[in-house]
Amino acid sequence: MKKKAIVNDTPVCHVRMQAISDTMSILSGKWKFHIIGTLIEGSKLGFMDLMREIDGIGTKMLSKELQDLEMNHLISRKVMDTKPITVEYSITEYGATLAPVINELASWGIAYRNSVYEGK
Amino acid sequence: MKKKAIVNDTPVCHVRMQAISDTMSILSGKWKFHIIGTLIEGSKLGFMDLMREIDGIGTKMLSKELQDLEMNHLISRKVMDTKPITVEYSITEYGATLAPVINELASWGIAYRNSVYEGK
DNA sequence: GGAAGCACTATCCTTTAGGAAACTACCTCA
DNA sequence: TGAGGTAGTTTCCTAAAGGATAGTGCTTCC
Repeated sequence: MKKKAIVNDTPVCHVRMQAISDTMSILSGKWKFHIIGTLIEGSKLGFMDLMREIDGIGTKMLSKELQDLEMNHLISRKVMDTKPITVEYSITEYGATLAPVINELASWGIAYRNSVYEGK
Repeated sequence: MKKKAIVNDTPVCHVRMQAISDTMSILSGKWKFHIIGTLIEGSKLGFMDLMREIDGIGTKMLSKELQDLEMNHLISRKVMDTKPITVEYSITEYGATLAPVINELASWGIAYRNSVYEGK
């Protein structure tokens, strides 16, 4: 007789696992947390502002990741009718609900770094 | 005169961003959250138990990810001297500190799914 | 009138992640 | 004695991620 899964075989647990996968797929890649974190800190930023804020990112990646985030309604893009067109990126109300997630990730990372220094 | 970054240019903010990168690099890949989540739920599991719990993972990935997690002291591996050797994987005290992070990710994912159903 | 800033897109290229399948090695039970 | 369970490793392969570079089109400043 074959053994079965025992731990994750409950509906609740499966839903939780699925939810984590959902979150991680929406926030996948090297840059999305940086972009969202930056937009939560400084509310309205242009493309070049973001380039300056996010160390190491290139135009291709920034452009692609912004599109992804906009499609998922986490950020909004507003073209201003200024002399040379400028664009304002900002976090949406919905995107702002990621703040607790980001805070947990950040404080865990800080604690991790400290524990490594202490020689854990 | 060149413009400078204004938002992320504070030490605090830089530390936070770095911390997020640290966390995400330790938990990178498709499977680490699943493994940790499973080990938090069901404390002591063997290799084959984990295979059954984590839907879709293969031996190569499981083996590699377990090694990564052990190196970072998030899980522990104990070889039992049973008749055919068995191995007990469990979460460490330190790994258990990830519970709040995982909870945030899960509950955000659940909320996201609900908001999509409601047609946000 | 050329440099420089805005906001991108497109192309090329390399690296990495991760899946499939086969294989090792040891033990037990029917 | 061979089927099935334990715990992996190794090899091969493909698809995706992401970096570098160049180019577009517009405007304003010096």
